[in-house]
Amino acid sequence: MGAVDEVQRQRSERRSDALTRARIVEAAVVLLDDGGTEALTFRGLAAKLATGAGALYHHVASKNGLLAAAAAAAMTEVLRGAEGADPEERIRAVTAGVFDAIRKRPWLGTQLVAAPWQPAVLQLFDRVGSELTALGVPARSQFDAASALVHHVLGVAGQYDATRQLAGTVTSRAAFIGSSTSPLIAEEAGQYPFLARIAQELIDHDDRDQFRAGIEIILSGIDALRQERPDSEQAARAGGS
Amino acid sequence: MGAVDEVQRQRSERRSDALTRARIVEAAVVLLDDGGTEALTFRGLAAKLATGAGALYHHVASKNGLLAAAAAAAMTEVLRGAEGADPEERIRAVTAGVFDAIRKRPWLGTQLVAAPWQPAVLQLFDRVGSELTALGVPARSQFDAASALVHHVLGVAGQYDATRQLAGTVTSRAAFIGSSTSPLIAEEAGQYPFLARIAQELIDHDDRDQFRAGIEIILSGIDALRQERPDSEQAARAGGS
DNA sequence: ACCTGAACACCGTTCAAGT
DNA sequence: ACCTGAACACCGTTCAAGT
Repeated sequence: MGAVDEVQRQRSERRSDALTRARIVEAAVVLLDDGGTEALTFRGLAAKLATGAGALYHHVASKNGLLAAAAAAAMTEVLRGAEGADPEERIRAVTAGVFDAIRKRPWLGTQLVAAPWQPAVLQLFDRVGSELTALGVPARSQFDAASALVHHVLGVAGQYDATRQLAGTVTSRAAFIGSSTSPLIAEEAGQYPFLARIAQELIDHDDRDQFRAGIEIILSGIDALRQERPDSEQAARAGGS
Repeated sequence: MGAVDEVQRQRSERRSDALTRARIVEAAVVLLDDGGTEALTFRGLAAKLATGAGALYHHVASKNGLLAAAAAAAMTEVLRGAEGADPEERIRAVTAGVFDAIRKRPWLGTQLVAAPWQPAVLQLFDRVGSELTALGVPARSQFDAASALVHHVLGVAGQYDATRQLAGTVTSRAAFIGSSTSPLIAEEAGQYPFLARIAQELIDHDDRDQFRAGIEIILSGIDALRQERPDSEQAARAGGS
C-alpha cells in the first residue's frame, strides 16, 4: 500500500522546503523566542511555513507535543555545553546553564514547569543524578538530592517568565516587591513584614547570584548527607570543609 | 452620583444569593476542586451562579485575577493551620502543609508555579522568611534561604499536577518512569541511565517522604550557613549538630 | 502519503441594552 | 450600579476533499 511510493520519495531528492518534524520544531522555537508562549499558534506556525494548519498534525501529535519537542531541543543544547573539572563543578555548570537558557528564552521555563516529566526534564534529572553518583552521594539519597536540585531549577524557572509577564503588565519585579516608594508594597507592608524588611536587598540583588546561592545551600546539605554515612564504595574527595 | 443609592444598598438587607467577589471565588474553588484548571470557565462559572458571564467582570478583573484569588484563599487556610514548637518545626509544618494542600487540589500547584509573585506565593515567602529570621539565619542569607525553600515547594507543586495529568493520559508516574516492563523506559533506558538505575526506588518511594527529605537537605544547608558566620544578634540555639 | 483550508467546538473578554 | 447575553476575536483540532 504505497510502500513503493515512499521508498521512491526517500530516494528522490528531498526538497529543501519539505515539511518535516525538525523544520516545524525549529520554526516553533523561533516563534517562541520572538513572542513567548502566546506567540505559538498553529495558524501562525502554518503561515510561517507556508502551509495549512492541518498539515502540521501529520508531524506533531498536538501543541503540547510540539512544546515538549521544542523544550527538549533547547535542553539538549544546554546539556551539551555543560562542562567542569569534577562532579560538583559540573552540577554548577548544568544548573547555571539551564538558568541562563531560561533567561534567554522564558518560554522554556514555563514549559519545563508545566510538564515536569517531559523528555527535557528527564534529561536534566538524569544528568544531575549521574553527577551526584560520581560525587559519591549514597545511593539511597541520590534521588532526594537530585530532586532538590532539579526542583530549585524548576522553581526559579517558573519565577522567570512570570516576572517578565508581570513586568509587561504591572511593573518590574523590583518595583513591585522592593521599592519603598511603590504604593503596592507600602500598602501591603503590614501584610508582608519579612518582604518589606528585606525590600532593599530585593532591589539590589542579582538573580543569578541568588540562584547560585540556592544551589550552594543545597550542595552544602548534600555534602552533609555524604559525611553522615559514607558509601561502601567510597568516592574520591578532594577538600575538607 | 448614585452615592445615595449605594449607601441604601449597603444598609438594606443583603440577599443571600447576591453576586459578590467572595461568592464567585468560592464557586471557582468548587469548580477547580472538581475538575481542575480546565473546568474553570466563565461560562460554566456563570451558569453555576445563575448569572451571565459578563456579570462576573464587575467583581473580578480577569480569569488570572480569579485564579490568583482562589489560590490566595487556599494559601491563607494552609498558613493558618501551620504550627510548631520552634522555627525549624514551623518551617516543616508550613512546607508540608502546602505540599498536602497541593495534593488535595492539584490546580493550586499549577497556579502557584504559573504566577510566582501572586499574593498566595508572597504569603508563603513571607512566612518562611519570618521563620528563618527567628531561626537566627544571618540577615544577608535570609532571602537566599527562603528562596531555596520556596522553590523546592513550587518545584514539587509543579510536578504534582503534571503527574496527575500524565496518569490520566498515558499511565502512572511510577509506571512511566519506573516499571522495568514498561516499553517506554525499556526503550529509553539508554537515554536515561540514572533514572533506569534508580527505577525501583522511583516505584517504591513515597512522594511525601521525598518532599520532606528535600526540605531536610535544604535545612541542613541553611544550618551550615548559620554556623559559618553567626549573626551579631545571636539567636537562641537548642541542640548541637 | 501528504497537504489544504473550511468547519467544529470551544475559549476570555467586551459592550449595547436592559433593570 | 449591576446584570444580561449576544457578539467579537480568537483558540486547538478534525476531516472531507484534493494532489
